[in-house]
Amino acid sequence: MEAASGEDVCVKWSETLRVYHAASCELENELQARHGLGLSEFEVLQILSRCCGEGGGQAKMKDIEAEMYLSQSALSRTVTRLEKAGLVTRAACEFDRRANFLMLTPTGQERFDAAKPTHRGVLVKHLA
Amino acid sequence: MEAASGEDVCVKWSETLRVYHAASCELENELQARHGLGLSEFEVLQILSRCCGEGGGQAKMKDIEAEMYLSQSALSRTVTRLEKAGLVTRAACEFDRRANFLMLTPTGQERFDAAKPTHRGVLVKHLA
DNA sequence: TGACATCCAATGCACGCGCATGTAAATTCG
DNA sequence: CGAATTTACATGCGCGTGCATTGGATGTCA
Repeated sequence: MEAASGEDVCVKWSETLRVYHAASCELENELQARHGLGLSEFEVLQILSRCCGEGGGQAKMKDIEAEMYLSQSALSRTVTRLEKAGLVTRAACEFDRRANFLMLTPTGQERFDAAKPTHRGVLVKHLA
Repeated sequence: MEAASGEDVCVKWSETLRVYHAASCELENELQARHGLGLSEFEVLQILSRCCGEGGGQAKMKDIEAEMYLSQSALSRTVTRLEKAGLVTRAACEFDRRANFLMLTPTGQERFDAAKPTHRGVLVKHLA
């Protein structure tokens, strides 16, 4: 039965690879072409948007890192890109000046809302 | 039902992300630590090994490219690394001198056979 | 046959990533 | 309190990837 389960995992893995690559490549391309966003940039916006409803979405770097499959350094640079693009602002935390709060700017919220259908469309196409 | 299917794909996608990242990171780390192989390098050896049984596994670059989720340039460099490591040899094709044949060296076959259990073990761990 | 399109593989280049390290702030403990 | 440890984030660095281009070989067609 070990051998049988071994066969299963290979098939399962190649299926996972197929779906993952197809979807993530098209996500990357579509988001970049239509909205000028990389996939991990979109994902940061998504977390920020979900994390704190409408008001003024804000979250700590560490919390975002915990929700993403991205190293601390990669997240830091991704946020830098988003900040330069004016989609996000960093704000020092009053009570722990090591930590940063991230906030969506209005423009950031707009761009995210605009990109959301593109994102969902690609997922439906590849996972439905 | 569109909305419902939309919800489904999000869950499905985050599940795919979770499994893919966990497995591919551990594959990368384990193969590197135990056998000095990157994941895409292992995958090339795997295709070569499967592609032509024992005799002297050989396949065209294009055929390998078609079986992998890797660009032509990335494959070219991956093969260069394998060649430098002595695990693979390039041989010009007699009938079409644009094409290259790839062949596993004995050392390459050995290294692949040694790494195979590591690879399968990680997959079982994450997909069983 | 000669001009042009197509195909295969290699390479220049820019980019995003992870690892290791640096800096500053907070926490722990003698 | 003060030194050592830990935590949060930024940054230097090397690496693997994809895109665009190049060079060489093949195919096509008038």
